Amino acid sequence: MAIAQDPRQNYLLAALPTEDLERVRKNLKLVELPLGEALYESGSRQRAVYFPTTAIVSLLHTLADGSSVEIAVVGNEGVIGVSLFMGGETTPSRAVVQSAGHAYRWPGKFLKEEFTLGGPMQHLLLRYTQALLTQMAQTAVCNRHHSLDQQLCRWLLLSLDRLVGNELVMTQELIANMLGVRREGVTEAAGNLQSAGLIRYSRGRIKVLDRAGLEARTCECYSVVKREFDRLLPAVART
Amino acid sequence: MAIAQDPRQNYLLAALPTEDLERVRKNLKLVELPLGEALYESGSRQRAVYFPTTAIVSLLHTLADGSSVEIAVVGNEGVIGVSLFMGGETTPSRAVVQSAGHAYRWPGKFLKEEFTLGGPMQHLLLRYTQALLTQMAQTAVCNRHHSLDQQLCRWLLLSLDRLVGNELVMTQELIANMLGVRREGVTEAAGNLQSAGLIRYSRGRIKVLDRAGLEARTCECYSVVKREFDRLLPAVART
DNA sequence: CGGACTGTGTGCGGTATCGTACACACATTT
DNA sequence: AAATGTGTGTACGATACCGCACACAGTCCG
Repeated sequence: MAIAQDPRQNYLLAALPTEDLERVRKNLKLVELPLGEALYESGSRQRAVYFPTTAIVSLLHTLADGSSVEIAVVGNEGVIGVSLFMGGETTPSRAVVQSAGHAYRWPGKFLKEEFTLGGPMQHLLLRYTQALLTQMAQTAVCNRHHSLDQQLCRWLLLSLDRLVGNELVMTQELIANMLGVRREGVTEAAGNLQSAGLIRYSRGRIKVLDRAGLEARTCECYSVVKREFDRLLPAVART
Repeated sequence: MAIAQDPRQNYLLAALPTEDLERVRKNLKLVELPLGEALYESGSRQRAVYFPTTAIVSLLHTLADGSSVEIAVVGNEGVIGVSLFMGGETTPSRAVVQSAGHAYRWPGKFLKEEFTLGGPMQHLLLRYTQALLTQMAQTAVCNRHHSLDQQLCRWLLLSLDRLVGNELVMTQELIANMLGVRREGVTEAAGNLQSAGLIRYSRGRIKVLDRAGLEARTCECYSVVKREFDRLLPAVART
């Protein structure tokens, strides 16, 4: 399982000109992100950003009563910890590993140095942040207007885009937390998708059988977000 | 009604050191924003940013079927058009004037010049953008978990914070569009607030009678957003 | 003064999701 | 093989909101 790791597995890092990447990579450290680990908690001071390669991380907004919603998902197309370069240092969100894997950790000190140079890295980070804005906005709309079935499709597709393979390890309970709905609701929605032959489900493993079917069933929110990511972060050599 | 206008009525501009403001203000132009005007449409190229002084602008995300939701509201604490300095040039959102008033228009060319200097203006714009991120995230959570009554309270308070006086000109129909619910739903929620003696309603005018009462009735989302704005954009001389 | 329009109130059945409770299936440990 | 725990399926009434239809009341205008 020891796959060779390279910073270029992350699209943002891969999009850097070689000389910039060489300068940056000296301070990158490969770390393993186990399922459920919190990269930062609400309000806590962040000390580094993370560029995922194989891990997927959810940004969650939690309420006082404990209920929560995922507001965005970050994989190897992005970076976790935008508040470090935006200047706020903290956010009211949490970042939780949704799918175990690896990421490159970059201490805030180096990030800020590089950011103030105003070069390609600054440019990429800001464009990524705008893509994140879009994802969050679309999530807000989706929460309001679309059925649980559709939202589940969207969520599966967003996760799938950030994974290798077509299987995700994820209980219905966890999905319910992400979507901010009851676990039973997810059971029903997932049952619908399974009856339709789009996925197969078994104790915390979801295998996607018909990706096109999911795309047909989901709301426009998925494609809006995807299109905006492609527009803002284009044409890096996506291996 | 011709009140003297000064860029410093906008908090971001007011927070600039004098020399920076002097440089910037040369290219600012005071414009009037009538109710309902769109500062930019979804996907259209933005040519300038706007610093409101007395106007309030809603950022709306619209779906293919025409239904929409407000994802953030911008008044004299902020700026409209963050995608210009974030690098994307466009966004899938629309910006619509929710309450008529004035704003300072700053052409994108000058904005970008100033931004690349990396000085106080860059710093302020980025911190404001982070505050915007928080507002959007909290909106997403609120859409999911809170009752229409609570959301209406939140919305009234957010608007109130950006206005002088305690009266807002706004039909229930428009509020419904902002919140992404039916007009009748707003009628009912507003009726509840009126029975409770918190507001008085009449044909497009809402007078807030008991602000503390609204704060007691709203969800935590209002205070989370407000606190984050105060933290990120502190200590400018708020007249 | 009458008409048209806009904004608001109200009532109805329909439905998606909630909250709660509980049964069952699979997996891992003893 | 039994025991325990975790993940999933199912059923129930409750409820918040929807979609629709329509009545009515201010306001503007000829």
